[in-house]
Amino acid sequence: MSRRAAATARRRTAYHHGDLHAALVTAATALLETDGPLGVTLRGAARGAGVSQAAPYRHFSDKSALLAAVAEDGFRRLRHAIARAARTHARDPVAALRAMAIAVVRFAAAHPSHYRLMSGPAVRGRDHPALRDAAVGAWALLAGAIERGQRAGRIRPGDPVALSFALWCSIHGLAVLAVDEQIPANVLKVVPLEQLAEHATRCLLEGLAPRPPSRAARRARPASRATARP
Amino acid sequence: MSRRAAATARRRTAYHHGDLHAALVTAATALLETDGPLGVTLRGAARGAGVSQAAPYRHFSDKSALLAAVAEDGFRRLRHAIARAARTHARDPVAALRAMAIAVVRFAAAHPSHYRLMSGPAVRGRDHPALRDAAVGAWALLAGAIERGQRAGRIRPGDPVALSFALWCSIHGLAVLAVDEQIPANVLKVVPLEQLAEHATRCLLEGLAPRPPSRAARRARPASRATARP
DNA sequence: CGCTCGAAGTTGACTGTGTCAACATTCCCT
DNA sequence: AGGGAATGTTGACACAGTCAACTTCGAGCG
Repeated sequence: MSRRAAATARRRTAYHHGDLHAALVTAATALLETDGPLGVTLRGAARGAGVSQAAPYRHFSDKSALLAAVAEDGFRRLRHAIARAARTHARDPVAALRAMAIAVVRFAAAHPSHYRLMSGPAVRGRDHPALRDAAVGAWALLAGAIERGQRAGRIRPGDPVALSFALWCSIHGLAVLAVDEQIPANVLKVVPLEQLAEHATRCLLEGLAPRPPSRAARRARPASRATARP
Repeated sequence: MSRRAAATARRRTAYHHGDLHAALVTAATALLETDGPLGVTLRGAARGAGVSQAAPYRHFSDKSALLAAVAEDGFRRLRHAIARAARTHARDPVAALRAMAIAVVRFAAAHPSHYRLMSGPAVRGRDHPALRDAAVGAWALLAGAIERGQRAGRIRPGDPVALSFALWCSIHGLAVLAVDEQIPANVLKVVPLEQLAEHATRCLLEGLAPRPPSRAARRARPASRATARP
């Protein structure tokens, strides 16, 4: 399907489109950005690609397959944004993590519908393995940065996956709240979004910083399980 | 016929339902739990209430108005769950916060579709002020617990709203990831969900614990803005 | 006590959507 | 050159949200 599409992309007639697959993803993405998630429609994407209603079924088994492709594309872009942020602070792992968090939130704010689609019910990872791969590929960058921070002695020891997971929750939670317009006015009015990302990340990173257990920390967690074991 | 809402209805005949409003919310909730968010349909709810397709329009202006009512009900239940968790640790604010986080995640895991609806694109707070009130009412309990923790000297000083917001991001992020089945297998296989909630909360609470600034913290944030100002 | 009026419910219709089957056209390989 | 196989098209079906017009009920007024 797509192997041929790439090969014959240049060759198009009035009848055969040439690369409908990509054109549909583009059209659906445009619909998503302009009309929101509910505005994305198979027929609409077909119209946008100048093709008729049933044509998409030659390239996507389902509406959700199209949405999955759109979401996958979004994860690709998100990963690039995260990677770029990480590169700008190659020397300081903690600063890199902060920059990555801001990059995610910025991406979500810039493409709210897209981010919602990426993390929504429309596409389930189980049904679309490529989507899930794209998602974990994007978030795996966090674990890498955590690991670098540990080697530099800036982040406490422990399973990097578990530690990065806590950070992932924070960042994703903030992004989702922003995208769903659920951040209360008394918070957002005072502080811009990116600063919130910085704040949330800082709270967490200070929790992840290496240090002897304080009285409060020891009381919060009985000694035997005080290390970050999960 | 048999499922008459006994509470509000003083008068009920074969023609007039008695309390269609509540019956529709109940039916829609049932659809939501069994068939997922996409399975909720105005006609289906009407069928479930034993009433015909256009009847709901006498009680809800819109499909989204029905969904908002369902979501609002969910937030009411979520608030109760959080409050109950808080009460079981009235003495220890930090333990209370941990219990609240677990309660949220447990709620999300028990009613995934409902939680998704509550925090999704289907209902926008702007269009349904009652919904937004229910949401902030649920999450405001966090800020209260933070404040108690501060008075007890267990949590660093700072604007309770800002501090609880960081916690909110973490908890909501975890809940959303769980609901969307996006927690990678290598994380979930090793650690059950509730323990993840504990882990994420602990990471954050240790960041929020009061303590003299460590070297790492000072390096992460230049001195002038080291307080939790947002 | 009967009448009327508005609220609550019903029927029927319109548009738009996802999806499929049957048909048409074009590409590419032999 | 010719025959699949891939790609698009047309027409149709079921179902969704929504509205207009009609019907039925119950309560309040005389």
